[in-house]
Amino acid sequence: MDFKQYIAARVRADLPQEEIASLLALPPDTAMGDFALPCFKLAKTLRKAPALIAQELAASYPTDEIVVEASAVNGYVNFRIDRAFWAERTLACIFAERERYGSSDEGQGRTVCIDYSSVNIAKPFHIGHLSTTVLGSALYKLHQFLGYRPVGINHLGDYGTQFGKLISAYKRWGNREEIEKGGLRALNALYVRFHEEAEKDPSLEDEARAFFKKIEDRDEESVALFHWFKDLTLQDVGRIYEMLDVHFDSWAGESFYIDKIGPVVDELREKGLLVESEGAQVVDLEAYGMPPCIILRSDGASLYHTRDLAAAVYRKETYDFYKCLYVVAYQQNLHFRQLFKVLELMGKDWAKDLIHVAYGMVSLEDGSMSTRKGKVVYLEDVIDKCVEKALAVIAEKNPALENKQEIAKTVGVGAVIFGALYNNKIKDITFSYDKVLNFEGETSCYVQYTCARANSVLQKGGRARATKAEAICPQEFEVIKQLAEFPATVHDALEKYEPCFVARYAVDLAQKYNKFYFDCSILNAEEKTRQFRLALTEATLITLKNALGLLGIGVPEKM
RNA sequence: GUGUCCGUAGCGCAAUUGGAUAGAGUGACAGCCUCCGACGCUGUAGGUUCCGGGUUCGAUUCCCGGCGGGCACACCA
Repeated sequence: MDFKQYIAARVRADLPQEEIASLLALPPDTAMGDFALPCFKLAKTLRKAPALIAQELAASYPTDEIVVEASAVNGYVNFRIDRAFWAERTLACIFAERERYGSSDEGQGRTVCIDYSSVNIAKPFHIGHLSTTVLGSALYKLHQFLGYRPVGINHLGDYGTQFGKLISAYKRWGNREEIEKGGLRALNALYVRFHEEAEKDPSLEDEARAFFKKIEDRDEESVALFHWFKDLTLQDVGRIYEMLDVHFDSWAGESFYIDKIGPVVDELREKGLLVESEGAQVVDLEAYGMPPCIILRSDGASLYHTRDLAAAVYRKETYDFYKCLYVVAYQQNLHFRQLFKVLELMGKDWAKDLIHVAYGMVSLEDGSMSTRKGKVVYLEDVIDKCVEKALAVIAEKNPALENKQEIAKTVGVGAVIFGALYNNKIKDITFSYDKVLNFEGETSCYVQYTCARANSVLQKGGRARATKAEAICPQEFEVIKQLAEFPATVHDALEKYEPCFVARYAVDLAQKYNKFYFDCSILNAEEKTRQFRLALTEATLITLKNALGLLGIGVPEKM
């Protein structure tokens, strides 16, 4: 229940409820109260000193069985909620909703397109792709949880000169068995070699362009090679997506939009937006403080912008989205500002519904990555090492455990996902094995361990439970308050496109539960208390599972 | 150079959108398994929130100016 609204409605009849509710904050210390009303803004309208207002409001507030106390301190009114009431409401809600606890129907079935991961064909999945993939996937799950209809789109990078380079390299130095055996990494080795050789012999670049032209002209051999490379890539990334629990509804990539570019270019021309500049066709954006947006190169070829324009129009026509998110690194801030502005100038009123969800970049400790130079850390290697580490820890601490391999996978993969989602998305990340392989402290492993501990308690304590308690101790109350906070956290995470809110929430809840666990005996408590504490334990487990689930992280029963 | 984002404890980060005494983690040091899972818990030390102005009852948060860094800036994506 919404205590802010409840309090605001009763503060004073002549003060607008909405304003009071928005002013209500949380006191820095629960000893002071559960909600606080700062009276400084009211001082202006009421023409009285804040401290005096606080005293009057506290004195006149009608306390009841829900809000049991209102006291004035330094210009704040602190309200205290009845703990047993709060606990009963919260636990009952969690047990009624279970794996749906925290969800809502606020999305009203509205469609939200989410463009994420968007891998390039023929390039192995490396840690640079991790953020967009897990961020996008978490946003997908969040939207689903809150009643939207998400459409996950993997906008494949399956068009461009790089495929000419690849074919050139394959025909010069590659062979079928080698690629079939070595997969994407072998293919990428050819790509790296191409760039090395092209440094010495620039004519290779022309050869590559010629091969790309052959693909466009539907040359049988070139197209067959292109499809083979594409299939290899999809197989390879498919394995990764499965491990990460990531899914897509559409794989329409750049090549899909080639025949949809013409109409968009025509429309730009008809609307008088296209001008010639240095031989290229551009939309002038100087009035908006941006460099021109190039639509057609001087040789007539389309560009990234052109394809994205066509894709945006297609998505609007196909899905009639309420919003369309682009989960792409902040490197491309200007690109999206230009893209959205051009659509706006075209008169698309839905341009305002396009959102660039920008996130920070990943680099290595010794500098940035480079696929061309082969200087990359492959995601599959990272996952393998994390799973290995998890397996080693289990072997050491819980050797009798069954299904070691499967549990190690859940823990190891969780560590990879969690590491990418724990901080604000705008932060840059310097990748290091030391960090991802550390399973202590604020990590998914910590949360999973807390779940395993809760599971163990529940197994020994039996299924009976009670949502009511006569007296609630501070440690129990901290857990209750945190549990009650989950739906609001999920809402905020979606509103700000910040899955890290959910990740941090899970750690906070686990910390509060562990504090409670150490200070309060559950199984040896007096019967009524014992039943209540078992309920608290189960509610915590349900909520932690829901939180990690939204991030794509599983929770083993034991570990 | 222009635009944009960022700067918080030794380190990597939080801070409920402007609220009361800036918080956890990690690393360091000191403790806790003959009590429900020690992948855990408790305690100590660690801060001029980059600097200088301004707005405000109140600024880590908003505005202006510096300093430092990331990114982008015409035919790559």
